Amino acid sequence: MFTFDQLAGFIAVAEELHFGRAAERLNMTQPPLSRQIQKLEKIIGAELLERDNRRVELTSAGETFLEEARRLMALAERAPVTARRIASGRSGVLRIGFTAASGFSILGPLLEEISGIMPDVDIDLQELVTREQLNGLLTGELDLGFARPPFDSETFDSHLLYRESMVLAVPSSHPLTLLGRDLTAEDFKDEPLIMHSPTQARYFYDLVVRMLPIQHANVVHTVSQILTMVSLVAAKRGLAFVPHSATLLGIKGVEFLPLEAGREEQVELHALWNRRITNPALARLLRDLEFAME
Amino acid sequence: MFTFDQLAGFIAVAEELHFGRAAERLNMTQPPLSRQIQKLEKIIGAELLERDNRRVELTSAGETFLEEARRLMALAERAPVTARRIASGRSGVLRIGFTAASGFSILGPLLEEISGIMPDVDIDLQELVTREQLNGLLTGELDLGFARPPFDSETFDSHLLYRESMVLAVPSSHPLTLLGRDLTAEDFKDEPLIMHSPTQARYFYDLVVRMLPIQHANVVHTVSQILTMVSLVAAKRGLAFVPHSATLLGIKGVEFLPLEAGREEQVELHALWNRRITNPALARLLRDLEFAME
DNA sequence: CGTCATTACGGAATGCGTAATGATA
DNA sequence: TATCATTACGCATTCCGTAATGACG
Repeated sequence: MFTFDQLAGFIAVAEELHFGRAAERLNMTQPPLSRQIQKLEKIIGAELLERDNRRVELTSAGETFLEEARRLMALAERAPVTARRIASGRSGVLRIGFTAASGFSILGPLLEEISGIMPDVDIDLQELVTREQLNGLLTGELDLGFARPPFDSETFDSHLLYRESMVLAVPSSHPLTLLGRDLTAEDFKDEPLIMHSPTQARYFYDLVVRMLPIQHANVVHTVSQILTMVSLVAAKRGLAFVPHSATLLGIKGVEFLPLEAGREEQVELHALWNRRITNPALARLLRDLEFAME
Repeated sequence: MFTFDQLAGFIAVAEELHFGRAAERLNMTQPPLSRQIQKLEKIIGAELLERDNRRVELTSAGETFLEEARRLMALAERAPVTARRIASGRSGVLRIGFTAASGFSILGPLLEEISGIMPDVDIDLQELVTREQLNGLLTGELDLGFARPPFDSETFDSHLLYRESMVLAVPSSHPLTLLGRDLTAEDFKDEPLIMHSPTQARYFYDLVVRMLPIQHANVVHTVSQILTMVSLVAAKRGLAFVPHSATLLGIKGVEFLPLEAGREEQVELHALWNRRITNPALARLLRDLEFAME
């Protein structure tokens, strides 16, 4: 195989059509340049330059090889630049997972901020429940997640984005909407309830159970996504405990009422990522957003 | 500047993710390979591989540099070949891609014409679906393609070779062959269908869907090549919509029946090429064949 | 005889392979 | 202790620069 020096030498001679000037341009003397070209021609297996001792000319093979050589050199010069850009986090891909609920609150502004900070980074978005996000972060399919506790703080690092209170989602026409005060467990002890799945949405489940005495006999559905819950409430299948940001989902026929117990027990949304950061774009983002990294 | 040896070394390690096996593949020992990579990384100015003493992994910079490295190697290997061909008097190579269907209609006469015009040019033929052809034309692996729309007219220039109607391929013994008139959708509404792949053969798929009301429940196979379709028809797996030139495939046990809707919706075959013409043989061919070039 | 490419020759640098080292599970 | 990447060292090769040669107007 030929070398890049040989290519550069050939390009210089092809452009100057003069070994002396070409050598000067390359900061070397004629003899090695001459040998480079000979060697290159031998490797190629064809004459690239026709030279009697008075003048130098390109052969037709040389003309087309010149184009290829230029393309090779251009590619070879560009490749390290892009590699460096990616290593420094200035370009590349960032794969971000988010929960449906977070999509309606924090995601928009945050994406805007990200694309302001790192305009050359492509962002790949996926809607995933917390557990899928943790999985993706573990396997490296995801760089960053917007999810809720619990998660293993040994493998994941995180940054608290916000806390919000839990509210009660009820159908618009429901009598409870007329109460005009914070609700207590007493107020809906006989109402059908749509609960979180204790396995798929453990965070919400545990929190609600801790917050209020739940009549499990009243539970008519067990689901894992906030959006599904609110849709079921709109369909008058029951009441549901949802984070305040669910009000942003914009589903008709549902109202959200404050809970007395919800003032203290708040749910958290975290940005989280694998401590083993492999994507420089992520490292840069965390630094620029000033998310804690200990 | 880095060397091709370093690139080859990096590619081998990136593919094996193991210095020992990579070195074996390159017929060398580990230590120089290790040094090559270190040196390459130093030249690039970025880490390409992350390695603790137990495993080797690509960094994100390494991943994209791997692609560039492969492209460089491919280009470097091809360049001398074309130069040699030109030098040996055969004034060049034309690499032509064609679809299986076009192979049985236009390809033969066209090749004859080409070799009449430019007997000194070697012709390199490859059967490829349209998408692969576009790809090849982009990377420069192909000079000319015979393919069907759609393609980006900013990067590609083209010349319409012919239009033809769509016909229905049916097994020879099929009752529909006795009808003796143009068929309508009604005639085969309960027949099993072999359809084009909506991704691999989008042009045909879209056209058929536009042309006829398709019962998607009747679709028993989804394939990307006309030849495969006709073979499946011969095997009595169903009926298929194919361009008229498929009659030239000469497959036994298949008949081709006219479609009423096919008289209007016609499929096109184009000769197309990258506007950035680098192969002089292609330029000459296009001029001599009087294909429009604006 | 002046110009310019090529060959001759000596020294420096590069890069391989073998052997030794270091780190990790 | 076994595995696997890295460093240490000696030797062959490569490639530069200077000097000499050759070819052509």
